Amino acid sequence: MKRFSRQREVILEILRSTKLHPNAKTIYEQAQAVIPNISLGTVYRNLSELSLSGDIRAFKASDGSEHYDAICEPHSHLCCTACNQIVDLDVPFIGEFAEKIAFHTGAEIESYNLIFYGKCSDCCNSKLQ
Amino acid sequence: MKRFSRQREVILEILRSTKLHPNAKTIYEQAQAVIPNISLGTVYRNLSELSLSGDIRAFKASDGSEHYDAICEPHSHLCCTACNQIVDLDVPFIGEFAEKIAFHTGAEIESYNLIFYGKCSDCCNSKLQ
DNA sequence: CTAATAACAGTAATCATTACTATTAATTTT
DNA sequence: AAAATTAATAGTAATGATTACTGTTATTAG
Repeated sequence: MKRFSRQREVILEILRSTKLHPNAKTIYEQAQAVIPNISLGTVYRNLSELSLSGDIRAFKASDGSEHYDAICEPHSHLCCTACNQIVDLDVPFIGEFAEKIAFHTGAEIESYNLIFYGKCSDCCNSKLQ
Repeated sequence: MKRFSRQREVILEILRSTKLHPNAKTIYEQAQAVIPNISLGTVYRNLSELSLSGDIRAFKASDGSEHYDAICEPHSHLCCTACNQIVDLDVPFIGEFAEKIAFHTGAEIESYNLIFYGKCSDCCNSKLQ
């Protein structure tokens, strides 16, 4: 049976209180502030279990590492090439787009991974000044 | 000045003669059949140079490794969850889609990485029999 | 309270990729 | 064509993310 550990609770709380889509190493460092001797392996294990249970989402970012997000509603990500942050992109027509592709190609699409690279709206605006 | 080495020629030829989107390790093994003592580092270096010069395209697949494609025209990929192959998806409206997103979000999109997961048309058809 | 066993900490191993170094070979210059 | 220059190479070591292993801890059922 699944047990509820303090470690898992802390990891989930860290993810729920940020919009910065951290990776395992960053989550590990933040968790150490609460549980000083927490193990990196514990962070990885809990992140995969939480992904598996659907409590969080994972996606591979441009730095090559897996990043995590507690917001599970479908949306896309933009890796900003100026500030290097990963920001959420609200893409209301992505479902419709996937359907169109499935119809066009004859494939049966189960999921997709869409990441954009470019300048986020904040960096676009600050460049103008 | 850039020099034309046999190693680079072989690597490029391997990529141009397949539709299977191999990764560095697979390309390395195939290159060894032609140049037995070719170095894995040489394969990696040439693959990044060819990507940089625009002769090939790279994308990160579900197995965590970078895969390569000599077809540079914009198209998407489907990782088939049945046969595990990476197949090309002809997606004629993808540029239009990216523009729509840029307009909607206020971001300045430079590039994107879109990978679908599901069953390719071949596997969909064979399932019906 | 005690037994059973998830989950843990700590560490070693793996895998993809990059970095380093002395050597080789493609191109330029003489 | 031979010598000089230096990109590119082979081979190996190092890195970084992630997974596997092992003995210990702590959560939960009885």
